[in-house]
Amino acid sequence: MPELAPAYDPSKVEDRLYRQWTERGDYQANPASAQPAFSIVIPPPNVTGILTLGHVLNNTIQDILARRARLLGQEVLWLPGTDHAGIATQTVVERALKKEGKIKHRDDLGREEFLKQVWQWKEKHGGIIIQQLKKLGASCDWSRERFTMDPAYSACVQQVFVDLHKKGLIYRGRRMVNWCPVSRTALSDEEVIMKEQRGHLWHFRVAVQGEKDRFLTIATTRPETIPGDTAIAVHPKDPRYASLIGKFALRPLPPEQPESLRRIPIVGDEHVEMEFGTGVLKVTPAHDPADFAIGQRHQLPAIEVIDESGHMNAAAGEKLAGLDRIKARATAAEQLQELGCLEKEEAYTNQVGYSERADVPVEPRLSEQWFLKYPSAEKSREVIASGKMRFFPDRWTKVYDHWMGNLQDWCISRQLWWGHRIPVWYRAKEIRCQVDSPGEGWTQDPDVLDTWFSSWLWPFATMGWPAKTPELKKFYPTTDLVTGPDIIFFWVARMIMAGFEYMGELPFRNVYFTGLIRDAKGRKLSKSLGNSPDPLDLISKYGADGLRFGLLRIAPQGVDIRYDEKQIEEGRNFANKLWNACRFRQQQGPCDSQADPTKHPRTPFSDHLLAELDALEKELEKMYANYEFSQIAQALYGFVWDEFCARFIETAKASG
RNA sequence: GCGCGCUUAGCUCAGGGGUAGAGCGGCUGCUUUACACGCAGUUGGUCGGAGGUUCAAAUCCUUCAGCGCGCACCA
Repeated sequence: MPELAPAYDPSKVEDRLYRQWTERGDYQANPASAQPAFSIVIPPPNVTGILTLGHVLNNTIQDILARRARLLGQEVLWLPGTDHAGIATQTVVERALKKEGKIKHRDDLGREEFLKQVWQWKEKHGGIIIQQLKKLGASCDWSRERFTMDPAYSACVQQVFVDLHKKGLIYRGRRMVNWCPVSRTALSDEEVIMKEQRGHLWHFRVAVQGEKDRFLTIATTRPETIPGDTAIAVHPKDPRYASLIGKFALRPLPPEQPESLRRIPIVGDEHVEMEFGTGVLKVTPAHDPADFAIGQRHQLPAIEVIDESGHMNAAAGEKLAGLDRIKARATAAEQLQELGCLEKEEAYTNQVGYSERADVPVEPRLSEQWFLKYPSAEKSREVIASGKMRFFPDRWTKVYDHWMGNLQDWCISRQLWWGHRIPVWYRAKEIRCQVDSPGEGWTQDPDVLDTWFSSWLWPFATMGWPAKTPELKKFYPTTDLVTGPDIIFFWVARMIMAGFEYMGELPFRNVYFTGLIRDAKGRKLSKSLGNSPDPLDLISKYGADGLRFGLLRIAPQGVDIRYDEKQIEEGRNFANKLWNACRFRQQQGPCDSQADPTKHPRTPFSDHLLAELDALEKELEKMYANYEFSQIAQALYGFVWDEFCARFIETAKASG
């Protein structure tokens, strides 16, 4: 055996060993094994994504769990795969095509041609993240890699839709939804991110009809929606205004409209806060969820004034028509000024919903969509509340419970092309919900399903469901799930419900939530900020072990992580320390691997070391049970560095 | 507004009733025959503020403040 180099060079070791392990089939799961099962399904990364430090953390933890289970003699399945990530992927491809000047909008290509482009993109970029996971050393069973758009997986998705429709849990309805004017699709409530927005509160006056010199002053942040107002609401018990309920007022915009069209009723509704603003609310049922509800309570008409691209339409009046809604806001305020009914304009900060992907304000919009009433919700809530399934850290149970206690129907249809097509067919007035076309003359619903409507089936759809496969029998329910708390509603909660509904059992026993990785200043890592280091660069600089160990050591349970490259350097140093401990041993002459350790001559030093090792093992076992990964890393670091190297080896040297 | 989390050495974080800890950094030495990705030393903190419980509080309770996050139909 050649003498080891003085410094550890991971590049000479990692690829070779990984190839050896995979070629030997070390990570292949055997459903026929008699060993107890241990299984994890990977949170599938976006198929066109690239590896981030978040993935590194997440997958390193899964790798630790999987490798430890193998050491304990369990039959391990770590099932990998990717997610088609509907809106994210479609947005990326659309943007790229626009940049190349090929299209202005996806309509320029048409559905079929556009999808061809997305598949091409997927072929080109689809394998990257899988290769990167291998580079990281992930011990997945690659022979079972899945993709949410695989034919078999797609069939599961469609079947589940048809089934839930049959059960009456999926229905179509014309409702107020979150609309993204850039992607031009409906979104679920979870895809809307509330952001603080600095804007204005405009106070304007409207005349009450039949009451001489009686005016109402209304405060609004959205004057551009005035043409869509169909009522004015006050609190029924408000002494200032209650007497006006039932009378009418004149909506100021659009001014060119005859008064008869601008006449809107004053209604009494308890939703109005007397203390806020002037205590008078304008009601725009077509463009605000709360106003929509008021509209329903008072049978108000809804006038749409904003179109699907976020521009004002003809109903908004000649001055506003065609303007972007944001521009129209200022213009509408000017109009009020010109009409002499603007009383004041004050700076105002409020919370506005933004589209997660396109990062623009969401437009509440009335449209026809498919909705799902969540199945198995009670059981799913109970399983966490009772502690039968556990979250680590435990505090997420409260967050989960709160969400589960306030479930809103899930808007699952998307006006996109990349995804699973809704299995509903139309012919004239007939509608049918089934997987295959009923035949001649039927056209399929053009919409696709929310990406999460496919990923919520992940734990069993990847194992061959609906067939009763040996994989499902052996490895379902899975043991652990490792994911970020940011997708607790998107994914975790929904998987639990789907698991109960279709497998009659929970999908996993424990969920470990990682922290979010931030930069040294505490900001989220993001491409646009340029503070997101490329893990592949770090691997070539410090080695995969250095990266993994360094990151793990600063990743305490449930707390956000402040990333610092220095820590990765320490990870590398630790790998080097181990290397050199071996190098030292090697230099002491040959080592008999068959030797009986109980017959080896002992010294006070070796006894001490063995006692420490014993204590370490007990400690580690406890820490594994509690998923305390950073403390595990810390304990190993301390033992190797201080006990083994600094004390044991040094005393060994001294005693010759 | 409601809820959750965080605040401990210059930095990143452990600890969770009984003498304040680690790594990094700083400083001082080391071409010591495993490792300078190293070794030997050393510096450094009224544990966010204020009250309380206790023989004893960084730790438990109350309260305040700052930061972060989640939820929420105050325009």
